[in-house]
Amino acid sequence: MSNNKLSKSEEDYIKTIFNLSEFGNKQVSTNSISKVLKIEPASVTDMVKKLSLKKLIYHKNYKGSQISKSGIKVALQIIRKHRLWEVFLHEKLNFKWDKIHNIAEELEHVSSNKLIDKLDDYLQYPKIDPHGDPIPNKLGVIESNVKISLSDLKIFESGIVSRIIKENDHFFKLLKKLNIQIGTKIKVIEKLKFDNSLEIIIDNKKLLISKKIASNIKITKI
Amino acid sequence: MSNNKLSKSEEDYIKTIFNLSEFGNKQVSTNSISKVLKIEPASVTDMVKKLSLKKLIYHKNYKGSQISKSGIKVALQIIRKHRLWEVFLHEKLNFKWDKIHNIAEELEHVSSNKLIDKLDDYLQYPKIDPHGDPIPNKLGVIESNVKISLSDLKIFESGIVSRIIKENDHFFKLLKKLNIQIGTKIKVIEKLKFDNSLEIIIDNKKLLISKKIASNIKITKI
DNA sequence: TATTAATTTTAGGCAAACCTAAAAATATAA
DNA sequence: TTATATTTTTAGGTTTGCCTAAAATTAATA
Repeated sequence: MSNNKLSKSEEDYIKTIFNLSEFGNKQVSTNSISKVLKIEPASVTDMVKKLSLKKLIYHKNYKGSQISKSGIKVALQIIRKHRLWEVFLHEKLNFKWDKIHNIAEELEHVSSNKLIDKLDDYLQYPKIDPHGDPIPNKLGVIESNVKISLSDLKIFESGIVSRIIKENDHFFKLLKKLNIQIGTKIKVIEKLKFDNSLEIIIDNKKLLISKKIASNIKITKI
Repeated sequence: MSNNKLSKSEEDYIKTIFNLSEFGNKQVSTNSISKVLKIEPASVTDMVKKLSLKKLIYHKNYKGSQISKSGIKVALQIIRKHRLWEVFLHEKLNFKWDKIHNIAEELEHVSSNKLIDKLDDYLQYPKIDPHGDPIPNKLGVIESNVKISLSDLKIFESGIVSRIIKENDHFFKLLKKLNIQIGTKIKVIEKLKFDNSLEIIIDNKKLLISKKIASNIKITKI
C-alpha cells in the first residue's frame, strides 16, 4: 500500500527496526536504532515520526517503535535483495564471505524489482546467503526448515542437528563422544578468531569443536 | 587527486559534462547540461561552481564549462561501471538491450572498485557494451580499434568496414552492388523505428539497408 | 518516595541539492 | 547599433536528513 519509493535512509531505518524487532514482535527503542545506524537519537526521532506517518511503523512518544505489516513487507524485500546480492558476490565474483556485507549494503538499495527477480533466477533461487541467513522469496516468505552448516550459525544462535555430511566411522565415533546426533540441540556461544573453532553448548555443557567438524554438521535453525 | 567520494549527483553531472564535451575538447553550456539532466539551469550553475572548486571542471561565468583531466578520469570510471553492468544485465541476466540503461544508471553509483574489477574479470574483460559502446579499462583507457556491428552504430556515428560476417556469394554480391567493402566509410544517419532498417551514407550517397544486412557487417568506429 | 540517571523528544540550525523569480550578461535580429 | 531574445547567474526559498542543546518523560536507586 505504500505508494512512494523509499529513500535509502528510510530503507535503512526500516531494515534496522525490523532486525531489532525479532520478526515484528518487539518494541524497538529509539536508542537502539540510534546505536545500530550511528545516528543521533534526536534524528532517529525525526525519522521514526516520518515512517509512522507512512504507516510503516507504529510510534508513540517515549514508547518506542513497532514495525507494521507493510513495514515488515518492505523490510523483507530489502533483506531479500541484500542476501541475493551476497550470494552473487560470493558465488559468482568470488568475494570472501567477510567482504560481501558492505557492498551488498549498497546494492540492496538499487530499486528495480525486475533486476532482483532476474538475479534470483540466475542464482537458481538460493535459500540461504553465504552467512547462512535465509533469503525471503519474491513474496517475502522465508522458508523455515532451511538446513545450514553448524559452522554458519552465528554467535548466540541455536539449531537442531539434521544431517551429518562426512560419512565415515572416525567422524561418527567422534560425534558420539561429543554427544552429537540427529536431533541434538546446539547453541553457539563463541567463535574463536584464532582458528575459527566454535564454542558450543550441548545439554548445558560447553565444549569446543573445530571449524572442520562444525562444517560437516548440518542443522536446522531454531 | 580528488580526495572525497563524490555524491550520486556530482557523478551524474560529471558524466553528463563529459558526454557533452566530446572527450573533453568542447565547452559545455549550462543549458545543455540542464536539458540532459532535467534540472533547472540555476541549479546547474550551483553544481558547476561546486565541481569547479573541486577542480573536476573549469568554469567561468557565462562562458560554459570544460571538463578537466581529473574530471575525465572520474567520468571514464563511471562510464566503465555503467557499461560493465550493462554487459552483466544483458549477458548474464538476459535483459533485453533496451531495458538495461536505467538499471545500469543506478548500479554505476555503487562505489566499490574491488567490485567493478571482479565484475570485469567475471565478464572476461569485455571491450564493448551491448549497445556497441567501448568499455574503458581499469586505467580509463578505451581501446580504439574495437570492432562492432554496423547495426550497433548509433545515429550520426561513423565507422570503417573491417569484416563481413556472413560468407556467402549472395551476400557478397549484394555488398558489391551497395558499394560496400572492407575499408568503406559508412555513416549512420537514421534508424527506422518501423523495422530497424538503417539509413546510411556512403560516398555522399544515402541508402537504406536492413537490420540483418547491417548486423553482418563489422566496422571500426571512427 | 524523592532524587538522580537515562532516554526520548522538541527546538533551532546546517549542508546538499533542488526550486522560482529577477537581474545580469551575451547573442541575435531589425 | 540598438532593441529584443536567449542564456546564465544571483538571491532567496524548500525539503531531506542530519546535528547540538535543552526540555520532557520515564526508569533506577538511595
